[in-house]
Amino acid sequence: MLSKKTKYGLKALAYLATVGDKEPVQIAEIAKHENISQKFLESILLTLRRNGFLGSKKGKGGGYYLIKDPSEILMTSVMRVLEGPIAMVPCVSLNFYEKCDDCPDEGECSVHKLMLQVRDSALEVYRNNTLADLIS
Amino acid sequence: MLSKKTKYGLKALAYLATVGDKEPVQIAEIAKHENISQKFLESILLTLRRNGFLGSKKGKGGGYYLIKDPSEILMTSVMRVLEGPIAMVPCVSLNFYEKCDDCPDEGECSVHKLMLQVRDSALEVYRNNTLADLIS
DNA sequence: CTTTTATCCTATAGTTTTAGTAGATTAATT
DNA sequence: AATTAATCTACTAAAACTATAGGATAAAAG
Repeated sequence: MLSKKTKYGLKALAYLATVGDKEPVQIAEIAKHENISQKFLESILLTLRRNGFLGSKKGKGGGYYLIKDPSEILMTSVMRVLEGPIAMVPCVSLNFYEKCDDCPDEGECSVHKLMLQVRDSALEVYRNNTLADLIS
Repeated sequence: MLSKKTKYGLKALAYLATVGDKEPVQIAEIAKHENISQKFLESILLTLRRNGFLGSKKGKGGGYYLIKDPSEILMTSVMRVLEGPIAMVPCVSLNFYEKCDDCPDEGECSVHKLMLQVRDSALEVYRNNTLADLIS
């Protein structure tokens, strides 16, 4: 299941992309427009900022804004930051690889074989979608 | 993330498929061979039996066995029983559809648009893989 | 320089899901 | 009757998820 965090984060990014201008948008406005708990959204936007997707400005007239053009924001990177690994098991993860404790030989593992395909198909989707694609 | 339940269930099915004959295999043997907690595996095999994948026999010489040929066991059905919906959000689920509380219009939702593609790509993988494919 | 506005940041609490454990029961075989 | 192995219910510990609380910080307006 997609976490609420990721869902809300994506919606917030999409909202910022539709607003268009690089003018800061307040958390409260995003939260209200997308029906998200403001405090929860706050922490999500913070991680998006810390990971280079958003800029922010404090005080009156402040808020969050996209740093890059929506067409340059790939879903692979957004998903990795918000949701974590794209792979469903660590042993097929490109960026978060870990060996399974219980599995003596990955080459022989049926789960490995299946999840490799799932990872590749998901990757293809995320690589083919930028933020711009989602709002058009 | 793939749950341990699904992972172990898949491994157990794969093991039963490699053993081949329709002779019952004991939980203890599967658990040992696949490095799985026996009691946990017990409950997993039970749900696989209740959902028509396995047959069982009690007493000496008893155990679990595949009811169908591995080539007739689709990953779509296995995944739905063990892991639940294939879709990452209920609003794009074929078998477990639910409307989002917060989303006024699915057609306009960026998350919906993205997750539809992810679901379709995952479905294609699961539909193209039977248990037989995983052990070859 | 004070007030207001809005982000920043840490800690924590409540709920749900996951991953197992315990122990008694039932059915089949010897 | 004894043994073997699945069946079933209930329970628990740990982790993850979904927030919430409350103060600190920074920018702008007056």
